[in-house]
Amino acid sequence: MTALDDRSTTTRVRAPRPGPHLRLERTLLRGGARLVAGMDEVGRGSLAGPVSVGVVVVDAGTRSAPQGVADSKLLSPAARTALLPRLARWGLARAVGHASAAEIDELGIIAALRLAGHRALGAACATTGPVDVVVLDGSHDWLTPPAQGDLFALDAPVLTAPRVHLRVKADRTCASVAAASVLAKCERDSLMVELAAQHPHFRWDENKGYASPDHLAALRELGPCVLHRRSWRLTGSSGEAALPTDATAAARLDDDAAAWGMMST
DNA sequence: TTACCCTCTCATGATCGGGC
DNA sequence: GCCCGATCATGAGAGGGTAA
Repeated sequence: MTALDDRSTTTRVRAPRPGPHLRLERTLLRGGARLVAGMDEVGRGSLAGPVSVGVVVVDAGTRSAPQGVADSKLLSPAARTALLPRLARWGLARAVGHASAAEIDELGIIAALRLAGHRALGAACATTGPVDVVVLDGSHDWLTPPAQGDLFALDAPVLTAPRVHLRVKADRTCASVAAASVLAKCERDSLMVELAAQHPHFRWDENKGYASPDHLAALRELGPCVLHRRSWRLTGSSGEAALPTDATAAARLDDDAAAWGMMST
């Protein structure tokens, strides 16, 4: 078999993955910023549960990130959990903010991300004072409110808007963003496991609210519950008919939403 | 089209245990 | 001690979602 030959002739060496570092953060600090925050989102593509945003604040005195810190997608659940105690001592402050499925339906996913981001930033800045620059993953600034935005009539703690620095793949190159992604991922996964106890048929303890085959099958059979993002095409088909309107579930909406803690540090 | 989120599947390398 | 197969962990890519 050729595969055997391949194994003997090609010593497959994985390219060393350059880990995240503080170069960008230190460049921004040298440019006059006193505090820099790395921010990352998780749960955007989920069908149920909140969208969550993690933030980690660093300054010129912050040492390199704990060994093993990387984009949360590149770490196993066990590796992410193992990092938490060290991340809890790294940086000046850290927090995770959430926006509920009901808020995603009401505001849209980008505004909900903004809400969660400002909740996280508000919690972190309660310790450090206002940050000067936020490093965001990607090429789209979802944190800065639109000019006419009225979003913050909601309960997000409003701060002086920090300058936003965009960086594609920041969660793989910037230590503060990578750390924020790990914190947010762990926090949201833990939250979904707790919520799975209330709605066990959707198996959120395993799929975390994402479109796994089990989750989709339960959705088709039972319809969405109050923690699903009802404004989305939850079954993947075009038919809204696939989603029965459940008056009983709607009546539970307020209770469930009220039961949520939307911010943690 | 491109950016992000994720799960799932597949290919590959590392490790472990049984048989010789 | 060596070989081989089974199992596990990991990374890449495909494909589901939304927004600009």
